[in-house]
Amino acid sequence: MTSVRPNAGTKGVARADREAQILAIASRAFGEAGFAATSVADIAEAAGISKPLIYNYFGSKEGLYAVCVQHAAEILTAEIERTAASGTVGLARAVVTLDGMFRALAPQPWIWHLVLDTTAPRDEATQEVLAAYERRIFAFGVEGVSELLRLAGNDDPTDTSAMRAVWENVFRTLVTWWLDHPEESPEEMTQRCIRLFSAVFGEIDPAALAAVSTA
Amino acid sequence: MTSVRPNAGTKGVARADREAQILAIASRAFGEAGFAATSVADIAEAAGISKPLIYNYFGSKEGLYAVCVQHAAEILTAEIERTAASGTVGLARAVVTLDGMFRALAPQPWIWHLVLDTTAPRDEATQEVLAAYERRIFAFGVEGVSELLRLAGNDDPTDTSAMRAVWENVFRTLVTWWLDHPEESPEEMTQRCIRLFSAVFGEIDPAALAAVSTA
DNA sequence: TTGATATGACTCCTGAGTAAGTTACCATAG
DNA sequence: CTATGGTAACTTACTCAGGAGTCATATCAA
Repeated sequence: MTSVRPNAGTKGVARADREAQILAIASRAFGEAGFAATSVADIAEAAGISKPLIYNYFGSKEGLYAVCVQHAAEILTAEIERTAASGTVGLARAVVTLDGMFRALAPQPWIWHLVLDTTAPRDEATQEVLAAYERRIFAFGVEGVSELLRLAGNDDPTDTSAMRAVWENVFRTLVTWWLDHPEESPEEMTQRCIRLFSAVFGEIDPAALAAVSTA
Repeated sequence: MTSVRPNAGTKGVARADREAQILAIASRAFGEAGFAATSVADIAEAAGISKPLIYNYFGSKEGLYAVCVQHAAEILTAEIERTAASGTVGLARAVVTLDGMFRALAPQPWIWHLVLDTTAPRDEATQEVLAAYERRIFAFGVEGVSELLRLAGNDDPTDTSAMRAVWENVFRTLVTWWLDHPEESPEEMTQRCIRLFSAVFGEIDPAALAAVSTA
């Protein structure tokens, strides 16, 4: 007799491969449109599979999202660790870190918004992963901000907290601005950041910028 | 016979009053939970009325939201115009503007997120209202940023664009940080901003800060 | 009686999640 | 070399909940 369900059955794709494929497609969809605006059916269609397979492998929409966020945080954290190993300090470290982010994000810019999106549901584990990522990426910021205020004779801890929030958002803004200008290469954007920081804080020691990529 | 629909009929509330009430309640709900997470039924219940009345008066959920956003933008823009009239310039103008925002937001902090939320649908008219608000609130930022870069010998227009994005987010971050610390009065927060700006840009002329509220 | 204010009880759609079954592959028994 | 059965990969066709929006009707004041 003829096939009643012609598309059923294995397509010869191993679970690990399929999971990786779904993860990549879902990350892009979630990152570009946001959690709420992305349906599981959309992702399934983009991957060329059916919805239940996603539920089989990831349990729920939220579970899939959590894996995407954790994966993105791992990529970005690994990049941070790499740049931190260069031992740069002070303002130059901010530049080196930004440079690393630009280069890590270039092939998959959408993961940036995954880590940033605040409207998405967050289970406890995801929350902790993200908190660790933020601690790591802004570790140097904490010291830099404290020192800046101390130099100005200010050691109020609440002032430091507010200033740190400002600094973190400057960092985020520079990355987001860059993502909004896709014609700009990571190298160009890094040079731009150097010019902007210099305009506010004065010249940066060129020797300290040795770890930065050049065009 | 007994009443089939005991709650129907007028409650003696004129349309204009009811609209104002719905607007206030919806603004708070949308601002605190976001557009997507707020249902029309929620708003109706909070207002003590039924859903169809909201549809009668505002046409749709999106229509209601648009009115909320426009109302919020009007309040904030009016505050900007008021502070702008003081004629302050430079960094002191930033402080004066922030001070005005803190005071305008104190009685209804939630409207801040209404203006900020990017996940909500925006018809053309709303878009234009918001754009006008942003132009107005950041007008002084454009000049300040250009001047800062020019002083550093930089007149690249793209650098100026990026720097303006950074500045606008510094402004937003300071307001948002304050909203996250509700125990802090507007006056205290303004003084904090003065300290933070001073630490980065040097002392601000006290005479220029005459328009600022004091504790 | 008319029109403004108001509501209960719907319809309809979207999107998460599931039940139950289908196909392909592979190991092992005969 | 073929049967048999177990398991992994995969799908169709649902259920179900929640929320936007509507219809017909009810009350009240002038």
